[in-house]
Amino acid sequence: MNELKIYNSYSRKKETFTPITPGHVGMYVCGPTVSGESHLGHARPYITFDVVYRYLMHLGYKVRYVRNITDAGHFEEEGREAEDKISKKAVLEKLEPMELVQKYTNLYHWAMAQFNTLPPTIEPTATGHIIEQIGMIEEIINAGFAYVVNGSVYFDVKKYAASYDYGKLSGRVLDDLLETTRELDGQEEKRDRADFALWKSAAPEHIMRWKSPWGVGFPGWHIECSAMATKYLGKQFDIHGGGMDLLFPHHESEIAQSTICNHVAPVRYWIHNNMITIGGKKMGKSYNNVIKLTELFSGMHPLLAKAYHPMVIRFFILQTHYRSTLDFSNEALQASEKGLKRLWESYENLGKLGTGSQPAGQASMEPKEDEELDKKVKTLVNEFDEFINDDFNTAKVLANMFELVPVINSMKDKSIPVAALSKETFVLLKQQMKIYIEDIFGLKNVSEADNAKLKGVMDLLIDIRKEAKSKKDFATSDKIRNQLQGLGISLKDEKDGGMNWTIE
RNA sequence: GGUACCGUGGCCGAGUGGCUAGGCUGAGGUCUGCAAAACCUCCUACAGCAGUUCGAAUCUGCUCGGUACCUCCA
Repeated sequence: MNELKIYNSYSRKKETFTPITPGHVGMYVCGPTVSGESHLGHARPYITFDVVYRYLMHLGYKVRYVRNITDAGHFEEEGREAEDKISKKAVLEKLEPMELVQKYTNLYHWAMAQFNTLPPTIEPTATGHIIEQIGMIEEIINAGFAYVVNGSVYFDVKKYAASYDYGKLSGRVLDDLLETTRELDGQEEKRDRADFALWKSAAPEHIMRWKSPWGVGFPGWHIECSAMATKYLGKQFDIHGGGMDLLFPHHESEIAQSTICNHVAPVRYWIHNNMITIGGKKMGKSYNNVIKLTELFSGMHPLLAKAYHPMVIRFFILQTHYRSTLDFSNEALQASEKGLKRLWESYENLGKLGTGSQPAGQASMEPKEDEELDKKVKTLVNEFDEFINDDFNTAKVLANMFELVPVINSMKDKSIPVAALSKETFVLLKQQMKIYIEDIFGLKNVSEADNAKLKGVMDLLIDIRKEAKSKKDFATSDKIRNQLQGLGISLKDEKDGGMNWTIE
């Protein structure tokens, strides 16, 4: 049996996955900051970890998947007058912070549903866990690894590094961090520049504020994940995921905080997805090159040649290994669009094929099995498991599927008899294609053709066209096809005289 | 400046000592009343230089180019 291997950012190696509690998996993924609209870059981790989640469930694990909503906001720049991102924008838009947060949370949930990602089992909010965060900070202070200055609390990195390996996850050297030449306001509050905030005292104009033992303020950025992961997954859990850009300082700090509170390293397997780039540059707010998801789905953006269906985006992301950068371009997306269409149509063709047995009257035809083809198909299908077990290599699984497409389409066209495959292989093919395409990859049909009335009308038009064709009345048959094409419906003749249609 | 990573055919992207991804595009063909689709065939690449090896896109060194993180970031 193949076992699942995961590239662990912490050890920088592929490791065999073994859960802490047999049969169960605890997984935490850093969720969005809902102070603005999600963009294409955000789609990557959520789709990547959706596949991880789906695959773990497919393997039979009971998975607790925790993905937070960061709604407490963070200061724009550490040390500067607490300029909470959310409160700042709330003033501009004349909205209640809670209203703003709700708006973007709803939009995010909507986009996730478009992508057909499964909801996490727990989706905790930072504002809903202020008490847990304060509790954790108190523990860190009591343990002697944090200090209070003017109502703010900072984590003492140098002290931590004396006994623990700070920087291991991100490959950082503490001495380098201490020497960073960057000047930051309010830096003088910290003992060392590598220290990070656990709690920040809030300036009077700051809207989001909570009482704490150190005065009115708000939590530091890293503590929410530590607090919520500990609460719902325990002191040590299996998988923590997020974008590579969170490696430092976010995840590094998370490890430090949790280790002090829980006396154990929090995470067994750290998984980090790479970035989506555009023209080779990371897509991100700071680069001003983001394409929002609503823009992507509607095509309303100067960089977009057209609108792209959420499933096309999902497929596009799955065609690359999650640890490689993925470069956005209209060309690349359109290539994915066509590829997905081809794969999906072939998959539907497969669904319509009967089992390998021959029709009764043709027994004399002696259906002969093509051993070579049978073996090829069996190998290609069996490799699905092998490839996904190799650090979730969805790109290779898809490549194999595309090698199966001509075989399936030929069976449909009857240029290869279905009986060329052994019944066993045919059943395996059908079953695994379904499991991988729908259950694990979470792909769905792009066209919205599931409408009984439309289907009835189409059947009628097809009937008329067939009649016209049989009378060689091509003017009528072409008229039907051309006018449908004008409406975005393509009608295709099939070899056996049947007709097939798809909505563009 | 520090630390990583990357450079694959027209484009996107797997792979990582010998076999050869895959998608899109392009060319030719089969099929078809015509289309479209489908099917078949072709286009054989790994930044450059040097080295290790029987053999390197894959290992080592250097050069060039690019990116990310070090600050909010998925």
